[in-house]
Amino acid sequence: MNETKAKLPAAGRPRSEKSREAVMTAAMNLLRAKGYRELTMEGIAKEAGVGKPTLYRWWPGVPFIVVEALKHNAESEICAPDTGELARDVEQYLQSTCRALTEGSGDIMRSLMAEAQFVPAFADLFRESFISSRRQTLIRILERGAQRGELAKDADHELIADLCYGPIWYRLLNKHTELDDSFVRSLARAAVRA
Amino acid sequence: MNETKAKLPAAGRPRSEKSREAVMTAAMNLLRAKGYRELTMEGIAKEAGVGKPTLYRWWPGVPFIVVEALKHNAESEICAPDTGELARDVEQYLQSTCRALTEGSGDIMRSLMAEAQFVPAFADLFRESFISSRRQTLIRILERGAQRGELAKDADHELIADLCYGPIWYRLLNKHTELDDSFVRSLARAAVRA
Amino acid sequence: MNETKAKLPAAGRPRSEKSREAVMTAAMNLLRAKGYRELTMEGIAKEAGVGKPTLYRWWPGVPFIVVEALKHNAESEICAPDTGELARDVEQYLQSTCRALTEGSGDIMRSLMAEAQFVPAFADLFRESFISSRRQTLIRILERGAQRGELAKDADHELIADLCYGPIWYRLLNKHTELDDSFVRSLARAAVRA
Amino acid sequence: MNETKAKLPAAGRPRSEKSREAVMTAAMNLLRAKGYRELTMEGIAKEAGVGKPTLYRWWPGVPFIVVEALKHNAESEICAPDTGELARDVEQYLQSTCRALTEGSGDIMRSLMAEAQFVPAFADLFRESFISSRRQTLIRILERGAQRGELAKDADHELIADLCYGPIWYRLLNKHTELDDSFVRSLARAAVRA
DNA sequence: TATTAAGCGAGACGGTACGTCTTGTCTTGGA
DNA sequence: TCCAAGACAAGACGTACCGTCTCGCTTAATA
Repeated sequence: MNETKAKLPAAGRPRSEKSREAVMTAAMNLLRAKGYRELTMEGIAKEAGVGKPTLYRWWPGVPFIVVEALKHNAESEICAPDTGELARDVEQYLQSTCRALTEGSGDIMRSLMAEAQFVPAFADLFRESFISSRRQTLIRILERGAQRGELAKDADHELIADLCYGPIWYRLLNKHTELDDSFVRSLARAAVRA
Repeated sequence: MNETKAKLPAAGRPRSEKSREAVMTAAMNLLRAKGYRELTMEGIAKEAGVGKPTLYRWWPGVPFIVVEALKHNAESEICAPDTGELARDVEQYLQSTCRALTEGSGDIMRSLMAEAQFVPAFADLFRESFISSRRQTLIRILERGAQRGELAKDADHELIADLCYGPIWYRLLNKHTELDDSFVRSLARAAVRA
Repeated sequence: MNETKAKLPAAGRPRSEKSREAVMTAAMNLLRAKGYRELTMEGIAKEAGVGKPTLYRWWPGVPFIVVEALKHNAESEICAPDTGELARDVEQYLQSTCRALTEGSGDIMRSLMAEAQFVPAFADLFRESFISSRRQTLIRILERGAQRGELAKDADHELIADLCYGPIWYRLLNKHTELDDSFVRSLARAAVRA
Repeated sequence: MNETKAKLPAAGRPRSEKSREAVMTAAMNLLRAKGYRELTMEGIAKEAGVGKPTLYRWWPGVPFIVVEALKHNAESEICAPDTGELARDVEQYLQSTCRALTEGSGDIMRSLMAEAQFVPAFADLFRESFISSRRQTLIRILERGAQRGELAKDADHELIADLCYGPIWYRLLNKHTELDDSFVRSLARAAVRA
């Protein structure tokens, strides 16, 4: 009655964890050294000391590897604050999101968002991995605020989430203005007021 | 005192207008037939019956050709409404922007925005051609409203523009929700209130 | 004093006869269906429902399997005629050899001869399996004729064998002329006269 | 009415003679250094400092390059002797042929003959380049002898050519005996007598 | 009867070469 | 001087096999 056994006959040599790790490491190293645009399946394979077919066996392309590598490297999730005051919660959460983007992985995120426009299969993964989860967290913050009566009863939480993340991504992608603290503060205030 | 003439002694054969037109046409045809991702310098050259060096002489790459082709094909600019009421002006303007994106060139715009993330030189052209001009128009609408006293004196017009365009692009790129009329209405209201 | 027993303690599972048969069958099927060039260890393993290591355990490569499969499938050897007249014996024997090549396994033989040029270890097996044995048979025919006085005492049987088989293989490999009956007749006559 | 002009508009950049030479040289170097089996399109491209597409544009595969390289390198043709005596002419010609095979390009020839069995398109080139031309020369020798009455009037020159070259190739490919002088002498005598 | 060592299928692994594709530069001759 | 045509070096693409390896499961002779 072992379901795992039934589902996975585990025939054949098991996947090499060493190779997987080597690929993750190689991808991150190359990403830092050369940037996303220079990443190639061939380059990752060579850097990782891994055969190309092994790469293609487990990942359909470069961005899929990058997403997994990012998850693999992410020590901790950005956690949702809970100060008891909606505006402050939102501002703090957006603030930490923006800091992560400006100080760290902003360029990679821009590249992945761009790639998602070209590879529909990757668009799903990207949305699931980086967009939806953060929206969910923000929406949970909003719901907490709504329960406390800090938000109109008919407020559209989805819309508010778009009002928060939209301008951030818009600035990140267009680089017409910086993602500084005062911007985030205004943004959070405007979004909550809506 | 023709400066152009002074700089270019106009020696030799002048640029072939026929070739330029052929490239524009070929680019638009291929764009419609195969989509942005399939566009290549090679393909455009062949379709246009033009040599590759001619392409590279006049454009640095595919997206530059596409931008010029789009401008070349655009019959009319989206003009700023002036109803005398700020909220209505903003809503109408965003509405027509969104319609253009959903009904027509949305996919191309997504692709160009993506390309801009990879090619910095193109990012400038893209921002100049499609982002800044529309922001300017929107900001002019806002200024008219401010003069009429419909907006707080210390309102940050740049921020409001981001609040308008951010969520639109965010939805366009992520495709998590549609860009329908009711969304635009709520968006316009929220932005003006901010 | 069983040497085999001494060397191999015969511990463990004995070789699976079923697998061996499956490989032989698979090899012959693929050979007929796709031709020698398309034969791969991978393909044979899959067709036979056998693991690749099993293949490599018992055979060093594709041509070795093919030779064994051919032997396995060969119903009967071409037997040496004994009419009492040398010229007739030689002609009959060469005739049946050529028929076997033109009607049946000619293409496979060409392929194996070619493979033998690339894989020295296989060259030995090929010579032993298909070249030497037939030469021996022919030489035995010649010796019988010599004993009857139909051949000069100092005739070089090895040379005569080369004179017989050389042109046959030469035509088989180059395909510049057919291996028809009249050719074989002239060939046999010329060889015996030498 | 320039036919050449009509057929070849000579549009575009002409073929680079430098690249062609580099490929020929690289192929010969690798052939000498590693042997035919190790020759790859990739290796030749790298050694020659030439792009792979350039190779594929001009040659369908490795053996085609090798044939051209061999022709390119061949200083002088083996010329037909004309001593006035058929048997001596034949023996001398076969002798020089065998010397060329044993001392020089024997292994390459074996490999090319083998390759010809696998690649039909190459079989034609190989036959045309190395088999037919030498047969023609031999047959011309035979015809001269026939005119002098040294050969029966009904002698089949094609058959005699096969009797000469067949055993040589047979020994070359099977390596069961050496291609020494005495063998060639006996061979020439037997062939002429036939 | 229990042990145990080899054979087995499956299939992942590091490699290598394949033949194709696109890029951006170059080199022609004709306009 | 510009144009079309197209060859060029470079190098990534995704695939096919190679021969080796690591699994967990038979299987039959031996202890």
